[in-house]
Amino acid sequence: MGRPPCCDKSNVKRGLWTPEEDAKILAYVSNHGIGNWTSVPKKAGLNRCGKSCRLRWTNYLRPDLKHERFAPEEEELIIKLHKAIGSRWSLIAKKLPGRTDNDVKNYWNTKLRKMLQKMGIDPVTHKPFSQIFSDFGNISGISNTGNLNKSLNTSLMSEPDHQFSSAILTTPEHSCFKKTMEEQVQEYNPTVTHPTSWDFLAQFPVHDTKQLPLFFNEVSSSCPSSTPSSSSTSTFTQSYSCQKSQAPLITPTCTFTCTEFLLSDPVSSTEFQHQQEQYDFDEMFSPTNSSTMAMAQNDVSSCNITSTGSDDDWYLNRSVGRSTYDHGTVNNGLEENNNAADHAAYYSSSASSFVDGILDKDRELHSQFPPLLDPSFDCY
DNA sequence: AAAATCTCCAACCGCACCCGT
DNA sequence: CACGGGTGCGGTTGGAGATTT
Repeated sequence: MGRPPCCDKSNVKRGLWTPEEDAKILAYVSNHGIGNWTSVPKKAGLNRCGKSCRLRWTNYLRPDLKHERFAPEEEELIIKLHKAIGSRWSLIAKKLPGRTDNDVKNYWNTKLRKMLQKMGIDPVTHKPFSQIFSDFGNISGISNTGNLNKSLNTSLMSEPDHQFSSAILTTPEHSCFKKTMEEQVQEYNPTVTHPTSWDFLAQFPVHDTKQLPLFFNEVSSSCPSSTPSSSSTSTFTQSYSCQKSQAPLITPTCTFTCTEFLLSDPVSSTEFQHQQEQYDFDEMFSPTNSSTMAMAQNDVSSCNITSTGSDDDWYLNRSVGRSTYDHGTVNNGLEENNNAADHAAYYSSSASSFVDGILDKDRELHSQFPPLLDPSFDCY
């Protein structure tokens, strides 16, 4: 089933490239240029998959690539762009001359994401953890937060990494970095004490089990390498999935992340206030982007959460189709509600605020990233 | 000094899109 | 329109080197 492999994996060399192999690629490209990578290994005398050759060239051998450390300005730009468009590494890389999407992705995963977490910023939503805690408390009815595990203090309450660009720290929009996470949480929700890690959330009583999987989906996406946590004490077992094939008749047409849906109040009229963080740039700035329905996506929404819990163990599994993460739909939050009429009324009532939100975000991004709005900006 | 652990990043994987046939 | 090959993309892995115990 599915697509056959591009080459016989058992007969091609894999792993690190040798200088000799690099030289062959360079020689081939200098003589023939780029094109039809499938035939490159044979023509260049390499026992490699064509795809591997292309990757080696685009990520490492291209003469226009930088190989030095990221500059503070680059760090700042990555963070800003990630905040605006999410993990569209190729798009972000296009704004960083000499950097590849792989470079940017690796730098984000190994450095910037951790920096933000240490500073109390959720790297997915770019919101202070405190705000998320507060919002989560609001929607789940969390009141008993006194049992937060102090042992978790180390993960997020540690000293800020002072290698982090001072330019970023002094950017007004990141001024929240100057506060510890504890301060932030106290500010947003005085009832919360010693918030330290996402893990601690698993200790909370679950008042609305329909919302829990969505929350953990986003947590999982914040921490891609989520592994069983021995410090958690969750006591739930729940499986959640939402796929296009299972979607209700009402096709959701707004695009925002699961977190943003979750963090909003699903029954109020303000649910779209936080949803515009991760729109597609191309859609965001398309001529039709002001139309609510222009946000409609055909992408498969396929989130799969599996939480198995004992007193000392939980794990999360997230399986998301390529575009799904960026186009998370409200299906995610309403999967178990099969009342199509409710859905229709729900979306109808929120349409105006949704449009307003889009327009507001549009203006915000216009002022924040004018260069990206230039016609020459190549989204795809 | 050795072992264990961590960090970083090159490379791989699989899926989706594009485009020619 | 359907199909298939080539390419782009984002998520994940493996292992070398660095750091800590």
